Amino acid sequence: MNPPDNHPSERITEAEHAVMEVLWDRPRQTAAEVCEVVCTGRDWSLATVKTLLSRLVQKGAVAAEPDGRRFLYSPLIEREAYVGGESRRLVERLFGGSAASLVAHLAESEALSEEDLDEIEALLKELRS
Amino acid sequence: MNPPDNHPSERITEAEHAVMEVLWDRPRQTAAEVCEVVCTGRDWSLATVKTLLSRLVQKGAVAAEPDGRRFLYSPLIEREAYVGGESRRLVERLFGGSAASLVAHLAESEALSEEDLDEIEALLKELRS
DNA sequence: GCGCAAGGTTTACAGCTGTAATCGACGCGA
DNA sequence: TCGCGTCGATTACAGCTGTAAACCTTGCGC
Repeated sequence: MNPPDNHPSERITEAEHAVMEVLWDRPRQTAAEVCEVVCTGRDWSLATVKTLLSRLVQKGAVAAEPDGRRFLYSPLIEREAYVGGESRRLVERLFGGSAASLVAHLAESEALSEEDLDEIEALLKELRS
Repeated sequence: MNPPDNHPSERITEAEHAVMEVLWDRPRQTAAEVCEVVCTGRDWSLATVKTLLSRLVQKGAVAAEPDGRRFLYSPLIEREAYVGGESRRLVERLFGGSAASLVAHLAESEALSEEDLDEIEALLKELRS
């Protein structure tokens, strides 16, 4: 009935997001594989990763495809959508919805390097085809 | 000893941020005044605003200047700093630290209107003095 | 066949957040 | 002077988050 649970439904938390990144990078990984990537540097245990994966499955952000007695996990929502959503939230909250204000702020606060500026300029030119 | 508790120390939450906006807009307001602004639309009670103000004072983000038997609240951290911090966090988390990537994303996802693009272009020109 | 390793599921639990209600002091008007 | 409204401070409490440990099942190696 519902188109594949389209609504990004529940918010993905920061910890969960770390897991998502691993799955976006390569889908169909086991919990252990995800842990290998995400647990190094960050000081997490496999148990933690399992919890996060479960929660993500629950909230419909990740699919668990049975593979023998374990699961292969894959993202169900696209990174684009997540990133877009988060960005929009920020722009909404801090810049009254004006993305240009964000850019202006980044520029003025020197968060943008010369190269960034070059890059953006090139981008603009391109967008204006 | 410490320069006026410079470190943005503790994170400001979303609810607290709403209060900060009111104080940034006009400092030296009473709890009731803040509530008047922030409680309309959002369905908060004065009690809630008081709690948020207390927490902000605790975490050094807001000053409470005694005025008779009440306080006038003023922001201690600048909006610039907060906005900058939040923006940086986002860019870090979602765009590997590249602000240009953010802009690229906004552009491609059509979050930027023609006028936005114009605005940004003008900005760039200006920055390049 | 049996025990261990590996998987997932359930339970745990402290700290943070949102959202208040309650409490105790105090000044003001009747 | 007495009570009431107003203030900040204290306490509350449920839901969310981060971070696991404990538990239960099952396939695999010996």
